[in-house]
Amino acid sequence: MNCPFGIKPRWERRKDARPQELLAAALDLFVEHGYAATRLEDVARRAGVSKGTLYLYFENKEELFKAVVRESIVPAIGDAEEYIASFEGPSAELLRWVIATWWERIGASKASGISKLLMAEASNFPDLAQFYRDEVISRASAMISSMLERGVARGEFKPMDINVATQVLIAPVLMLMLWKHSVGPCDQRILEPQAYLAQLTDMVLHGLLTTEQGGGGCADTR
Amino acid sequence: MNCPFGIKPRWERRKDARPQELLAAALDLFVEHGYAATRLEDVARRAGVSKGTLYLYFENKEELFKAVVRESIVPAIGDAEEYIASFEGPSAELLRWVIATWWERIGASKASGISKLLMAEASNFPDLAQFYRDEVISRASAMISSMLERGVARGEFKPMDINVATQVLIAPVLMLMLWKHSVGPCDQRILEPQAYLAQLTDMVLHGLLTTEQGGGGCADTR
Amino acid sequence: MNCPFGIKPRWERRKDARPQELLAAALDLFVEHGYAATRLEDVARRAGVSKGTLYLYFENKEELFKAVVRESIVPAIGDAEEYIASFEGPSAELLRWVIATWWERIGASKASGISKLLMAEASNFPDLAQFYRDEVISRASAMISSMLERGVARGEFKPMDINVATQVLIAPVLMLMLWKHSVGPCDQRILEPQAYLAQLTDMVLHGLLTTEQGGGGCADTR
Amino acid sequence: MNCPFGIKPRWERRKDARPQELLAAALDLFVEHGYAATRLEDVARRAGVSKGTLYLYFENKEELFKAVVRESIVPAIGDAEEYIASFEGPSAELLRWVIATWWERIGASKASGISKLLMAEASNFPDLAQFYRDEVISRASAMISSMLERGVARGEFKPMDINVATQVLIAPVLMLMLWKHSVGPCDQRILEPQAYLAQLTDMVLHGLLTTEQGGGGCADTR
DNA sequence: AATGAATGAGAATTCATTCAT
DNA sequence: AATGAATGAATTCTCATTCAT
Repeated sequence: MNCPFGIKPRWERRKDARPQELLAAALDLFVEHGYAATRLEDVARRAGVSKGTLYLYFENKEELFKAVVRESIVPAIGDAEEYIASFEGPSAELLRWVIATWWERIGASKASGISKLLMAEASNFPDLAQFYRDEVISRASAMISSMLERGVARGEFKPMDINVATQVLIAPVLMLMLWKHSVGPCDQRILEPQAYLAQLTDMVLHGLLTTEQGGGGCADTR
Repeated sequence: MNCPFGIKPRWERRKDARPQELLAAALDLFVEHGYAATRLEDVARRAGVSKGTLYLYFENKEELFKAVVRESIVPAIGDAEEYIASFEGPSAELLRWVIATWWERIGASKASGISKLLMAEASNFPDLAQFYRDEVISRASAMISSMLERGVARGEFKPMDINVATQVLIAPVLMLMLWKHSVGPCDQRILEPQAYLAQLTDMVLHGLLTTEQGGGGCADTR
Repeated sequence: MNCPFGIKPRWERRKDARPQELLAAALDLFVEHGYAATRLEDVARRAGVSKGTLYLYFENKEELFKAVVRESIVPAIGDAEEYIASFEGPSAELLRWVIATWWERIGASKASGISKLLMAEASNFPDLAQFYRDEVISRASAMISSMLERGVARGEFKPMDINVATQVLIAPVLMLMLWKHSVGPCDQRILEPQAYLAQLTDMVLHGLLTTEQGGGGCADTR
Repeated sequence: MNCPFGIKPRWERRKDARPQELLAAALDLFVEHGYAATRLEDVARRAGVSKGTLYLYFENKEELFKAVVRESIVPAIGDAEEYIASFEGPSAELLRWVIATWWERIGASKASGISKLLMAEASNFPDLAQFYRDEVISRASAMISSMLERGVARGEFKPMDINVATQVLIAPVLMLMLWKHSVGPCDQRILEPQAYLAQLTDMVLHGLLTTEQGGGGCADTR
């Protein structure tokens, strides 16, 4: 341990990695079993530490969960906000990017299980629901709205009720995440998320755009 | 009874009404909180009885839940099976009836919460999941399939892969139920189930029908 | 029911038999499962009545048990007391009768299970233990003692410490009852109660008698 | 620790001692009250810990009980097996040792209460009965049988039906344990276990031996 | 007399959280 | 920093007893 040659002893290597490992373990188990049914002991065990260690990094179960959300979902929103703020191209392209990237980072990953979990357990854990509304839903909505407003401001999108349009965009993505974690495991034959989202984007753009510059896919959904 | 001094008896004999009252209370709470988070004591209290009384009627939590499913969902499948077996009109009309009626009896009622609950907790309660697969999912699938086969046999529907088509029909209805109990409570603005289903039916029929006899916008669901 | 011809309607036939039926059912179940593990509901069911009816005849579980003891064991003691009081023959013969009859009426019957039960559960139910000591053990001991005293008084038995001799006589009978309900059910090969008791009586008599008038069996225990 | 103000810690770390303390407490209470009537909370309290702590060491009540049996009874069988296997002297001496040692280690200790308990409650807890048959009764029987077979093989004991002889040896020891925990507490005057067993051994040996080498009253049990 | 629905205290077990080491 | 032993509130289920009918 007092290694004079500056070689890091094995046990120290993990020092900073600990919280990450715990968050990863927690994400896995929360997604697999839900919030209430996930035992902190199992989280600790999966991360290879003891139950007590978990409490060194997270005040309690609720804070652990919040940390998981903050690590697995919130950054994607921040990145999207930045991308939108600095993007200079056509809004149609931006919208495509936002939706595709959202799916890649959240929908396709385990993080989407968090959304499903919250839908299932929100009523049992009002504090968690509140937190999720505050830090995820409203920020994500604001992000989408700002993107739409940009399109309208630049004359690329038709004038619209931004709030409603935001919901309309979010709904199918949410649904897809729900699907993936509820029916999906039983039956993968039906929905092809990527294709579904591409099609959705096209449909929306055909509706949103003032001219046909965003086009591409034929929006005959059937 | 007829006690002139208004003294309340410790309990009131309800006999035959009890099971129904208990099932109703259980349905409410299961839908509201999920399976694991529903306390039997609360179910009893909501039905106006004590913990012990519940056990007079249902062996344990699992059996109570099964009874709720058997009362709130299974009969609708049986009725649909009968309707299909005795129906003599065009298959397009039959399909409209099945979908519309399913929504009325299950989707629009609290019973739809049961489906959502199972999707959320199936992995934590394998026995319940098995039960639901056996008594609900397979029967409902068989019912839908038989309806499609009828249409094909009568030359009204195009030949098709019945299993896939069954899934395609079930999926949106399931999704709608999920939605209602997850996102719906937060935001009712977006999805109008009845309209959505009418549209879905029309779209499917345009795909299924060999000729255009199934009509277009005449979504007289009854 | 107001049968004018004096024919007893069927349901009334059992009127007086009820307590007996309940006691019989209780004896069976107490012996089979022990005191604590016997459910009053099962007793009632076995007697073909409802739980509530049981409480019409017996104040509570403890009183039911006492009644079982009073019906199945205590009378045998009374009868023996009477027999002893009125018996005029030789004390050796009396002793043989008492031991043989005790086995017939108690040891060989289910009632012996009550003794075993009490030995197992006495410490958990001090009131029951007290009751049993008062109404069974001391009376039976007194009965045996009086018989021995009679023999001594009539010069048939040697003078002795009556209390010790009483214990010495009771112990093997008790042991036999214990055996029957503990090891016996697993293995009937070894002990032949009747023969064992006959031998015991002979051995005791050879020790007790002032002369060899009581003899018979060779007391070589092997 | 070393707290100068004498404040007691909420609990004290005992680690390795805990299981033993819990087993000791459990043995006490099981013997005193029986299996069903022993409350785990009381076991914990007697060991000076809380309910939950018990579950750190034993999965449930049944496993706790099995552990008690495995600790308090099973090793004595193993030791006897070893002793028999390595013993080189006359079989009569071996038999004396086995019986005397059995009484010392099991019969005279609280462990004998476990046998009594099982006889009383076996029918209510079939799993426990099975376990006891498998891990205690059959092993002990085999041990006794092997000892008898050794005597026969070496020409020291007469040929015999080993199974019956095994039962004949076990029965009185069992009985003595039963006695100790049922009648014994009420009345210690009668049976003197050590003397009784010495006598038993002698009687058996007189029957078993081919010659008189096993001696008469020299009941030097060690 | 008879019923059986209803009660509620009590026992086993689980798990988030604390804290001495 | 890390551990893991210890805690105790909470939950499911049981059963002796009560009481309106």
